[in-house]
Amino acid sequence: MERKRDEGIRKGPWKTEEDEVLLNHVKKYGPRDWSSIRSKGLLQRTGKSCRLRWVNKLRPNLKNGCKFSLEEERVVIELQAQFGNKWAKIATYLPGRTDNDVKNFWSSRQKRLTRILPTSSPPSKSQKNKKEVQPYHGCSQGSNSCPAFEVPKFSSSSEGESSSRAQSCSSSCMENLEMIRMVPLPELVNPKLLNFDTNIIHHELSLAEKNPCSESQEQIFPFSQIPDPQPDLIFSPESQELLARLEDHNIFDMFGQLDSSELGDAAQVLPIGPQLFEPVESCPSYEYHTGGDCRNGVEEKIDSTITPDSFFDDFPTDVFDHIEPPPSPSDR
DNA sequence: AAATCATACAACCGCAATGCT
DNA sequence: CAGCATTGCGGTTGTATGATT
Repeated sequence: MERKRDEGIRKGPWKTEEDEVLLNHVKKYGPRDWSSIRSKGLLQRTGKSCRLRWVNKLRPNLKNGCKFSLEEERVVIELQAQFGNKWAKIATYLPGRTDNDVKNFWSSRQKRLTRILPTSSPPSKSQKNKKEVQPYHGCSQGSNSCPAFEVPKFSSSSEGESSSRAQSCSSSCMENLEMIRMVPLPELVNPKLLNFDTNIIHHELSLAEKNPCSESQEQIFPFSQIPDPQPDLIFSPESQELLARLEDHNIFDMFGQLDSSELGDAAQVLPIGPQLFEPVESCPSYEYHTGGDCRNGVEEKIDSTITPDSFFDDFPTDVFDHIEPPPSPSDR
């Protein structure tokens, strides 16, 4: 009946009573000695489980239930490019976010991107091999320079009237890209903001009880130092990702048999890059949630989800003179 | 209205790093 | 210094919920 200790370990969702016990423990002893919680018979959870619960749910000032804001998404994308899958490290730059949050955000984002760009290799698996290798070329290494990526400059007036809208989009997109790249994030955010000294646990615990995410995002989030792009000009994170993929030679896998090396110079000559990416508001867009609901309760959802068809729609038609099209794009 | 699908989130597991005796 | 315990991290899985068909 009472087989505790070894086999009576409780798993699964936490009850509020358990949370209270755990909180009491932390109030008394600080966030440590997790295994003693079980050895004292307070909870039938492993120390590991207790620690995880504290870190991910009970710790003060967590933004539980808040979607990632645009700024946060931007930070994650940039830092992931810089650090790889070092979620804990990335999380230190995002007050109120845990490594688990960042990890979950990233993986769901990767799934979304995989659906948008089905031909690209599954990121989650490939990440393993790529670890610590720059996930995309360009800005990752030292955000101040982008030596590997020559930004094609366009005169937005004459490149082809068939996609004038895309043209205007692309130029502003490129500006935004540059803005994004100019921001040296790691220097702008203090990683120690998430350092929960046990001395302040008591204070924070009391604060946390009246500290839902909606109230505190602006206060906690230290990105006021980051030059904030105009909201209507900002790149969606997906755009950035897509653009990042363009910088990667793998992107050309999209074009079927065409080898990326074959494309070589053409990749710079042909204006395919920027035209794929458009400001959120003014261009046809793929599904995108701003996650801005924490800030202002507004969640954008642009209903036209990108499809391979629409994806190619904004290409200048002469692009396809050089490219053998995928088997049957229209089927998809 | 029901079934299916996609997404977000919570939690577990294994391994590595670190600290303690 | 070795061995053990604890803590931390990243990958993965399970589940609840919402959206779509």
